[in-house]
Amino acid sequence: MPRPIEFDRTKAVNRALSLFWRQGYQATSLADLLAAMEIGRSSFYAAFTDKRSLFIECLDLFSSRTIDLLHRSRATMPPVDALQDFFVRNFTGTTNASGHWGCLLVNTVLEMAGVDVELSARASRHLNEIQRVFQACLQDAGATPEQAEDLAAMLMLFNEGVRVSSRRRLPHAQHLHPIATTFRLIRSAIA
Amino acid sequence: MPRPIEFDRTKAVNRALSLFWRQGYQATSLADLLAAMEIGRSSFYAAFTDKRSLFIECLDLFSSRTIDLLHRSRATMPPVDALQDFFVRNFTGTTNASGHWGCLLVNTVLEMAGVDVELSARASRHLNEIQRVFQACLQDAGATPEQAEDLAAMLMLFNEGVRVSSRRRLPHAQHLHPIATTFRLIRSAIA
DNA sequence: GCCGTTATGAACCAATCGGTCCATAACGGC
DNA sequence: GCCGTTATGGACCGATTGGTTCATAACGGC
Repeated sequence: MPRPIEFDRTKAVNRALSLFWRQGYQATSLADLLAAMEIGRSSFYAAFTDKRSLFIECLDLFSSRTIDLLHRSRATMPPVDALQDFFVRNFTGTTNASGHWGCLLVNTVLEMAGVDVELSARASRHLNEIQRVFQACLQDAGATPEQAEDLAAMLMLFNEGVRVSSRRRLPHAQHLHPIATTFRLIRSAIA
Repeated sequence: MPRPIEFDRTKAVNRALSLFWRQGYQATSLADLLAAMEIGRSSFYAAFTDKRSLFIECLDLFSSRTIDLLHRSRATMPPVDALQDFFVRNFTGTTNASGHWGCLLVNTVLEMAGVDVELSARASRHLNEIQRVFQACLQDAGATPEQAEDLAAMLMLFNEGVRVSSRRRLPHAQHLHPIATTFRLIRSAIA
């Protein structure tokens, strides 16, 4: 009965990404993955080598998507608005269940920090790339390079906090209000 | 050969806490625990019921210790200094290896959010307790109750960020500078 | 010095983990 | 319509997982 159809690779990767995002790397078993991706073991190992390799692919995919999202926002609204939108979007999209999943990169940094240093470091590097986009936005908004670097670092710290907080199932206001406060401060700092 | 000596329970719990703190719940196997606690399987299950039960005990212990720490600082220095000290201490203690382990509560919220909701929620509740201490400190410092509540929420968001960031093995300055910036803002807000 | 209590080490357990292997069947080239 | 290629499902693998069972030996009460 082998070989009914060739499976859709990108669809499968997206399903895997969802699982890893929700449950983390360790808690996602091969059985979970195969069920969600709707493929068999052989196809899995033929196409993705490894559970770990697939995870890395998901990590990189997630990162590039996040950065694309930031770039697109930045092209359609004032730079600081784009940044604030990036923070708020996680909570306003009620239909988007991923609001409660935080950020795959932040999740991975924490989960793998004492377990698989390479994976943790890779996620950390992706966060650095995102921080550089923050910095570029702030410079667009008129901040000096040093100011932009400072504020971007602070914003990344805040970002990490928001992504943790978004997994705590607290009332939305408890997230949104501090975000508003923070961006009020940032706007006044670069004015 | 059984029964050489009765083991030191609190010492064993501390060893377990260290392991869970560094590696997380799932990555810490029973074998790891037994080796670190220097006890046998039977003693383990007789004294702690479960891996999960022991973890809960560690979670609660960590929380109460953290709160104690905050209370003691609060008794020996001005309230906002005590808060800032709480954030900085993680990075200045170079001898204390735990600086790179973040916060067990934050780690657990993230690791277990999509895996064991009870554990994640328990850690989250402990974070709420800590946030209330933040709030009390800020009120001590002269903030109005509403101001204190706002700033405490923002500070908890920042706290979560710092604990994530501390697991990324970045140069210390990259952590400390945003903390200093944030507390400058807080001080000016309640002045 | 005997004895019931109790904490221990070691053997054992089923279940699950990630990963490999192989016979099989659908496909494209001819 | 035959055939080599290739992707598939399912059986199989050793290792490790968290947890149980039980014989054994040290201890305190007497």
